[in-house]
Amino acid sequence: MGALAQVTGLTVRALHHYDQIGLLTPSRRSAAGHRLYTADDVARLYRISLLRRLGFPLGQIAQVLNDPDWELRAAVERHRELTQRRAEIAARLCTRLSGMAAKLASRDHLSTTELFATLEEMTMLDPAVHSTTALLVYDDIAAAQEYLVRVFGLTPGELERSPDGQARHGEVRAGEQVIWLHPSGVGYRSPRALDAVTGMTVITVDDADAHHARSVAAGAVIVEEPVDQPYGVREYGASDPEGQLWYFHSPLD
Amino acid sequence: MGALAQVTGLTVRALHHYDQIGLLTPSRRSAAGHRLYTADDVARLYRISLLRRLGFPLGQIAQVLNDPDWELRAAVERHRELTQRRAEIAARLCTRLSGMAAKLASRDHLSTTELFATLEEMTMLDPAVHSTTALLVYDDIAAAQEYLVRVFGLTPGELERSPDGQARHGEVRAGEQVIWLHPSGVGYRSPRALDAVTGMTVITVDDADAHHARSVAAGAVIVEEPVDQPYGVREYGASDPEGQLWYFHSPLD
DNA sequence: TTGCTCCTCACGTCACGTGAGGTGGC
DNA sequence: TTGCTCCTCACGTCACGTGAGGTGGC
Repeated sequence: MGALAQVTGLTVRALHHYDQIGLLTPSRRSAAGHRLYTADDVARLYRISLLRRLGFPLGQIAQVLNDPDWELRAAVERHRELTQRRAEIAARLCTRLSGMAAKLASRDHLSTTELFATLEEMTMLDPAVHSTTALLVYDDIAAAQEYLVRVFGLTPGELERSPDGQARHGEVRAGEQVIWLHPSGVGYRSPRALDAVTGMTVITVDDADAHHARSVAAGAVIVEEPVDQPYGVREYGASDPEGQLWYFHSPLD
Repeated sequence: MGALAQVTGLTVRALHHYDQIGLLTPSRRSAAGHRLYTADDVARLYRISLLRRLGFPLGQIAQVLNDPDWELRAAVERHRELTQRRAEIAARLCTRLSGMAAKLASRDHLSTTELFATLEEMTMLDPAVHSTTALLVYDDIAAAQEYLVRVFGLTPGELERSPDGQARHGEVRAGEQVIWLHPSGVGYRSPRALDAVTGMTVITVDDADAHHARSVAAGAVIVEEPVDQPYGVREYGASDPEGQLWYFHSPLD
């Protein structure tokens, strides 16, 4: 039924395909042969399209739906690893292509041979830098992680404790960027102890005002209210409990 | 010929395919029908596999090879945009899946309904975060930029000066990551003034030892010699003229 | 009766992987 | 003569998109 397709954002053809491979067979057919989906069918389709939006292949979706308890965690983990590898490859390719585009654009009148020589050079020359990780110093890593996730909506990563129960390494993610939370030590201190920071983190979000409202509701300490900046973004700044500074902005227009 | 395939890292079947679609037809055939590639053919194949490694589709490769002057720059630019979109999507998916994996792992004994409710909640909640920028505080931005590019091999970005000639905003790039260089002010200071940092930057490189050698040759101040870390990387640390800390590491094995 | 939606084939996509079955050169 | 490589079909992959040609319900 087209109505069902519209609601879930799928096409009629996709439903036919799911029927064909036995992933979702409608429970009944009308006299004219039209597919009729029951409430249970719809619920199943809902889960299918949920997993589909996460990029799972249909085969795995079938397995997961047949035995969710058993399969779902493993499938998510497996799929995460695959996606991560793909993301890394794409990011690497992207870096390379940016470099090439810049180089090709900057030099006019290259002969064909020179064009390819440039490409070759940059392909061979591995772009040395693969990824970066930011590292912020905190006295209490576990509390910092909890705060960043709850108040700023960042994604939690791992939290590693030493045998005595002390958190010694934490991670949060902001989009693709990994941020490590590092315990303070000699030469690297929590901003609270220094009463100043030596760096900040700027994060691009969908809607700075909406994010600001969310942060305020969660108890964030705002150091700069949302304002249109001359460099084309709407931006606000917040300080976390140990004084690290965070700026969130979204493009104007 | 299998020999040619081996040299370029392609399979015999791939060569057959290129022949079939007319991308690379060997100039001659032996009496027995075996494909014989001339030096020109090999040169063409070389360019094909170069572009292939960059992720170009075969159709575009054919166009580019037929008219490199005209097509190459445009194709690289087009392809870069596509790759960037793909990388962003993959990265976003990756963030989402990491969050889910963490959440599913942390809670034992969820019913099937709860499992899916968790997934749904995290899918609906748009991860809002698109990209992040690190921001490091310096007294002398122009000098910092020059140093980071020369000594650590980072890619220079813009350097913006105010009307009186003072640098007020600088950028360097490490792979896809943009790092802003920000002048010191109230509440954010150069590490030199505080004698400590509140954050560091960790960069993954191909070969930490090679990068270390390069940095030393360029006059870097090493704060930690290359060493194998228990978390699976070989790593060294350096301090720049104003005391910001940089760590470079490469995966072990 | 006229649109509209539904139906069932069935080919196309992209870059090869993977046999099946057979032949010529070292 | 025995392996080894090469050859030519030709199906499969993944998740549908896209007509072709036809039918039942509002």
